[in-house]
Amino acid sequence: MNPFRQEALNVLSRHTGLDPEKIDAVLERPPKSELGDFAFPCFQLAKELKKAPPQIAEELAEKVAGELELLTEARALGPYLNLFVNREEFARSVLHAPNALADGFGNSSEGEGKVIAIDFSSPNIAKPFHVGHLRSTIIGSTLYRIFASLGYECVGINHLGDWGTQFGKMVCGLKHWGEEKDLEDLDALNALYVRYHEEEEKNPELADEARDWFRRQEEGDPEAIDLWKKIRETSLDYFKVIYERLSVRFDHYTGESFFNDKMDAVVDRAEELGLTSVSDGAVVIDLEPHGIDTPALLRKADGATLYMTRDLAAAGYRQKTYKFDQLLYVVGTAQSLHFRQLFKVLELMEESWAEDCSHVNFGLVQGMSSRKGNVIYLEELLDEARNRARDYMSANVDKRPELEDEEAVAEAVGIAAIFFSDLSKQRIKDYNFSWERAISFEGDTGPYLMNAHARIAGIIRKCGIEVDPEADVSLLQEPSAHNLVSLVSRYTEALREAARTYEPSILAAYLLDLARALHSSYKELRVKGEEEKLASARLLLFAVVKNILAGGMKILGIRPLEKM
RNA sequence: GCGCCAGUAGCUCAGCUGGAUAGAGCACCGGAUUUCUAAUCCGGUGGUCGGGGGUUCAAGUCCUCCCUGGCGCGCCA
Repeated sequence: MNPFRQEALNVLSRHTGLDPEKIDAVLERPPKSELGDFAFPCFQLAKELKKAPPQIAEELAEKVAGELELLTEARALGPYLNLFVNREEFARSVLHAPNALADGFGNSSEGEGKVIAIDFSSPNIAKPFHVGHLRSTIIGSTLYRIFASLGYECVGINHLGDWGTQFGKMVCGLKHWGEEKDLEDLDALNALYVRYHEEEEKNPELADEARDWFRRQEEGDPEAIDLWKKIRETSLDYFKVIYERLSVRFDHYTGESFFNDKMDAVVDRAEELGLTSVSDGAVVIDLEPHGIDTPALLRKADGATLYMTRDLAAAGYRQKTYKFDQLLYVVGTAQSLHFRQLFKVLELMEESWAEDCSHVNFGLVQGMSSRKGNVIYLEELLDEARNRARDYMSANVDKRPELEDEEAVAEAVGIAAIFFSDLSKQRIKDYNFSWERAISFEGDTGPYLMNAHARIAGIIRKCGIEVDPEADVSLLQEPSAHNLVSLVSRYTEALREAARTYEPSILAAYLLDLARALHSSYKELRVKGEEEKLASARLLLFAVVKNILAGGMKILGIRPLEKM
């Protein structure tokens, strides 16, 4: 805890008789920075003391006044006692931190020794990556970076949907209407898949044929396996191009197929524990006694395994292999039931770590039709974003610096807009996709953050002096400067809260606040042409803000550019 | 029908474990650039926090009922 807050707790504890822990729980931040740095609500004391809260606040203010060191003032404001930090000391403690200008300032090591495994993105092989697949990728990769910044060892897992009856359908389609070279063409494969479904409507017997292909695949039939391998390869090559463009990386591509030989053991174990029963020929686990109406299916009547079986095998494998402290499944909320079942079954199978698994769910993205009326493919969205960014840049060309690589900037701005529009909302909310919202450059957007960063870069480049890490920051007297310092000091808290709740939007909102504070103070806190010591103090403040912005933006998947 | 989730300004969203006059962005209106990026800033219009009841000194936040919307509900993933 920072020493300023600590002093507030101590002083208040002394005069109220309450434990510092108790005060810590109620001590809040005033809604506006003019109202001070800490606020102590006096309502609860009112009962015990039988006095009105404002009177208690008044009395506390008087008692506390003589005992402040790092705090400079205690002021009663209605029922609150508000405390103000000594701004000079505060600025020094924040801006003169040894690593204030270093990479990773504000990161922490609190997660050291702990492993967080994150299952995210996990697209289905042989299907194009459309905008609906994007959320898991964006949220999952961001959580990965959030936890990593807090010192956790992260394991990013792409649990590819590379096994299942959809392959039977695909192969069935290929056999009827496709040819050899289609195996290397994802568009062709997708068309075959679509065609299969159309034909199946007319001719339901195709479903049996498809099921049979998948069964052969599960039995290791050489032809079925060979076809599957080629399809998988083609899809994976395509996914990797996309991940590259999004700067998303995985530690493991252990898809569903990886667990083929590990599933019998899971079913056997469930049977040994007496959890299973046979219902209409299928092996199921009844979960009704545990408050879940729908049973978990481990084996179909034809003996084939299911999603649940593979997820059970995968969870066990992950625990054994990565020894995770937490396992996060970044998967849409539509699959909530599946994960409730999964976690309950793990518990019934006496896996002590079942409680370490969480479904990090997110809302549905709706209305993702392109202008042509089809689903929007991710490339289409990324290209459109880049094009709009480029148009924006050329329309405002006189206001911007010369860029070495216009295309790269346009691409970065486009991706920032897309990532941020997703990350700035709470995960749980559904939303209707709209081009305008997904690709917007003004206001609360990714490019707004980038702009704040680039503006500071401009100051550093042009102000004529060098950043001095030891600048006399006691000269930073303006409220707007103090506000910035205060925000900087809260970065780690934002990271921590985002991690605790698996909610990247908390970091996004924080960065927006910081960027807004920067933009608002920009005119007031001039550097260039000011008296040297003052200029130097402001420059250091901006440099540290830039450092925090850059770190936070990278976590959100946004490139902090020096010029844009 | 049952279950889970959501409902805050015209639109998109914030609102920490209940606490100060419910805040941003977009849109709209009016201003700001000889000076470090106007992808910006400053000001204005705009709110029965879905509805009723309850708990509390205090409810957008907790409980309950209802309304609306989304998703899910055994051999798909």
